[in-house]
Amino acid sequence: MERTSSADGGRESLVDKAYREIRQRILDNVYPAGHRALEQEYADELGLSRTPVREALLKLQSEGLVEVMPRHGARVLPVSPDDMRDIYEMLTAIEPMAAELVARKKLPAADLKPLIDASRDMTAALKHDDLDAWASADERYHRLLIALASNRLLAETVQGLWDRAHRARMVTLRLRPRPVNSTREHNAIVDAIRTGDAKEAARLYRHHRERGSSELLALLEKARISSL
Amino acid sequence: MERTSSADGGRESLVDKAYREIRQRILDNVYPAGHRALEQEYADELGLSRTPVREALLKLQSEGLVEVMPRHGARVLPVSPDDMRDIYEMLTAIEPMAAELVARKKLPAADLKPLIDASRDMTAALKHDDLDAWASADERYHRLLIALASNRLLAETVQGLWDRAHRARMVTLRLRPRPVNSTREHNAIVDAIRTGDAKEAARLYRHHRERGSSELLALLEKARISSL
DNA sequence: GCGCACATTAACGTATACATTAACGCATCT
DNA sequence: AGATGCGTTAATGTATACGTTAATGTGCGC
Repeated sequence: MERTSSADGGRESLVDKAYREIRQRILDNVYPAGHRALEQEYADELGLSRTPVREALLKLQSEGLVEVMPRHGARVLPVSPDDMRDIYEMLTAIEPMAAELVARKKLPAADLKPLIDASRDMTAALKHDDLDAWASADERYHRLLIALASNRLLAETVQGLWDRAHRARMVTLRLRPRPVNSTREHNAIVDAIRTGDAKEAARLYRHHRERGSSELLALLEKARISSL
Repeated sequence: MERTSSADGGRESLVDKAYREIRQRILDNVYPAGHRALEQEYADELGLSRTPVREALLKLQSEGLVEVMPRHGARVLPVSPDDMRDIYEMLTAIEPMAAELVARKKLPAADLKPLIDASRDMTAALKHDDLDAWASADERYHRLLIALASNRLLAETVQGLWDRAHRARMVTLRLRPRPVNSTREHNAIVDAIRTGDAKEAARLYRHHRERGSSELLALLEKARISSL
């Protein structure tokens, strides 16, 4: 048991380290779908003992990113189109509710500023054909909106769903036509929130999700992608 | 390490045993809200070592039933009215979506039979003033409906939410007027599903949840219940 | 009496040891 | 060849050992 070495005040347990590290590698496709390794192998790669690695893997399993298969190691879960459908059904249910809750709060304009900024960044990214920046701003927009709903449970659930879908989004990002509609829809949602029209905000968000969902699923099908 | 003793074929790990046992004690209020104990104390009570108990507690924490507070043991999380609001906001978003998905599937009547049976059982339980039986049939109705949506993610999420709200429901069950509307609403939902009217099924379910939610929250407030 | 430096303790986080048992290879049998 | 049984191996599940450190108590200066 060693200190993380140098000067740090950030108390991070080795479990946290293992969790953060493995999760990141999964999201970045360093450990691609289907990647399999034994507890000891992950431990060796991270320079830890099995104990914290095991706890991290269990947590990742509870979040749906890996599956621990006794005696066969822990496997990065592939995400099939069916899985994506399930995930988007959940997001289609939850995110509009978040928009609705935010709209009901009649927040001062200043609180909505970051949302508007994120939208602007998306537009700018599109202009420069920078899809990564676009995706990043898109993610920020949604995360900000979710946070404004003041429901930690909801925020955590949505974040977990986004994590699961992350790799698929990254792939389809470059297979699809430039996402010009998304930005406009985002702005419309902010407008509905600003005017406190909760039902409209929910309706627009739902429409946004349903369109995004069907486009994504159609792409996966067309590209004959059976799992990611 | 000992075999669970006598003859069993049921492969249950000690982690599973600890998880199942502690969860049940929380739901049954054997470990009431705020109950606190050290890892070693739970281990002693269950006759296990710290390792499986610790893993079980982490799982329960990820489900929102306990909080592990380093050096202060693991505490059964009280559920405040605010928490209940969060939980019901989630259920209000997700369950109507489930009803909608089921309705779209135009299932044969036989598949809806268990739902109708559960409704009938609720009515019967009310006649006999058996609130426990009513609650149990109610829970069965909702679980059946959720299962029919064929979305494992959704089913698991809802189940987790029900778990968190379980104790509060048990308490308010006896503080509130007899739930005569619920049964009628359940039947209406089944009717909408049967006729394949997805939007109507969602609308009715949402209304059902919103009414239940506001009744529950009002009760908690009136009874000055700050946590359960 | 009150507050702070320091010693003590005990709970946890992590590492390691160990028993169990599924998976695998190999020899045998059909 | 293919199936079956058996011994071996290795990955896990669990227990235990151990270092760290937050919490608590103690004594001293005021």
